[in-house]
Amino acid sequence: MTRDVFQGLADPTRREILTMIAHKSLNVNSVASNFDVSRTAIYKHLKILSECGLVVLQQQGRERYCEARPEKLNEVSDWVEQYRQIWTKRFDALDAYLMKIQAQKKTTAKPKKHGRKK
Amino acid sequence: MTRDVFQGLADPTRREILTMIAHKSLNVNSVASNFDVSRTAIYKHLKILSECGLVVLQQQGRERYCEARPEKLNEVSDWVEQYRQIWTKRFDALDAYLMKIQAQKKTTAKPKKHGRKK
DNA sequence: CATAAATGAAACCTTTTGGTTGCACAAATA
DNA sequence: TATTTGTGCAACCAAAAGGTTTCATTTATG
Repeated sequence: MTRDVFQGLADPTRREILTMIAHKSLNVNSVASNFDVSRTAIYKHLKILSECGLVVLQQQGRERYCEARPEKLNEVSDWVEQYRQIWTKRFDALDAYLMKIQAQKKTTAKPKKHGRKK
Repeated sequence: MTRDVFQGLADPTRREILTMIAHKSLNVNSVASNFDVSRTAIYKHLKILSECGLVVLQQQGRERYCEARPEKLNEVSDWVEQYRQIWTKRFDALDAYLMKIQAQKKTTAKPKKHGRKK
């Protein structure tokens, strides 16, 4: 199953897990021991994180090491960045509009009160 | 009620709404008309978005305009950025370790096969 | 070998999500 | 004034999320 990276980040426990294993890959039990919910609950979070590509689980003997995949976060920062561009363009358009108005004010004869442009 | 901005972004419909109103503020009905779910469903999404500060709803006559608040996205990019720093430092530490090993190799006498240091 | 450790997964439960329909109400309009 | 329009909100519902306990399985280890 594949899953949305935004959804993966939605849960605070999952974000904490990511921070934790960013420092150093840990096996499932080690990750779980840092939280006060059950190992199974943490395992489910890890599964979700791996389903959205933020984590890979590497078998090593009887343990499985959880390794962070921060490249996946690019999808998030890309979205935010693209969003900012839309937002910025919006103001560029407004600026352009205001400039145009300014230009018109200068080149147009000052109309009388109640005057009407052709 | 206040809400987590990551949770606000978790739903794809909500991200679409944000993109939509980034271009131009729209009233609730206009937003809803762009989706094929009910107006009430969109209203709920808008409520969630406003609860996490990504949107403000401005009353104007009988309409309510939905205005994007992209500053709130800083919380997201900040988190991602901070995360990348942790990740990067991790490799810096590894680099430092490898450099140290390299240095030791150079200064230590080449041991015999099966030889033991110290 | 017997046992402990690490994990995956099933079964189950409660709360949250995302959706619906229906109704009330204020603002605009014919 | 009567009616339409835009909206908020309650009640309800199904599915997903997040958690638990329990059990099976594989790998290390005394």
